[in-house]
Amino acid sequence: MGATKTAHFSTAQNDIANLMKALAHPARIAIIDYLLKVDACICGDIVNELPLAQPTVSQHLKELKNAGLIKGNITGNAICYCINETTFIKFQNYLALVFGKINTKKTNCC
Amino acid sequence: MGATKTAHFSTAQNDIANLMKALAHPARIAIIDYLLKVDACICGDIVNELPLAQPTVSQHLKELKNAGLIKGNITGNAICYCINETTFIKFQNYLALVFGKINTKKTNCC
DNA sequence: AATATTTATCGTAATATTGCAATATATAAA
DNA sequence: TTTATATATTGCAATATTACGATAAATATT
Repeated sequence: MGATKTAHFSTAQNDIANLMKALAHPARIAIIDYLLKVDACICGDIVNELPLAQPTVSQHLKELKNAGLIKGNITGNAICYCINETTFIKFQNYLALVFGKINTKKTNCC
Repeated sequence: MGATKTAHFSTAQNDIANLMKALAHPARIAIIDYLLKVDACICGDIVNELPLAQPTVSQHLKELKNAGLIKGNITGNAICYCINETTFIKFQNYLALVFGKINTKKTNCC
């Protein structure tokens, strides 16, 4: 065993869990933070910003890209990464549901 | 290797990554969904709701509890779990920052 | 007290993630 | 064309996660 029983949960539950998983590492949070801070495409200095080797950063970028959280464009011999707003908005919509329910919750037993 | 280089990132980055990690599994998303749906403490039927064995569910509940996302109270020979709103609000505050930046972003190069 | 019920913990196997050195790939610059 | 620069991929070792059977712990019921 050890593999997540993905098939037994709903598509929505798996989708959200996958987005959470993509962000479940401080390096990937740091990448998102940085991309938001510079508010523009950056081209390669992510490696310099992070305390990790280039292949490791490349791998984290790939995971964020696979999850649809960032986009990458080839510009010459560099690659330009930036935030993929569409996915973040989809994420925000789910979270709005969750937080909406939390804010209107009446019972508070524990 | 294989261990996350936690020490090289900020406390905020690690905190958020840990919350994401706690929710990075469909079973744990399903538990949160269920606790929100019933909008009350429930006492043991989470196991019946999930397609997983009791020890596995217990383990997922423990992770959510360790992350501070749920609370558990002993009531007789059962344990009453419910949402811990405080942590969700803290989580919401970080996400509000992120989504705020995304919504006010001007550049859109990719 | 003996038994049932509920949840947690232990032990362990299967799988996934993290990290990096070495190397590949691909464009830019000389 | 050769060399430099930037990013991706491969391969592998270390560690973490997931899942569950077996069992423990603790209260409820009889």
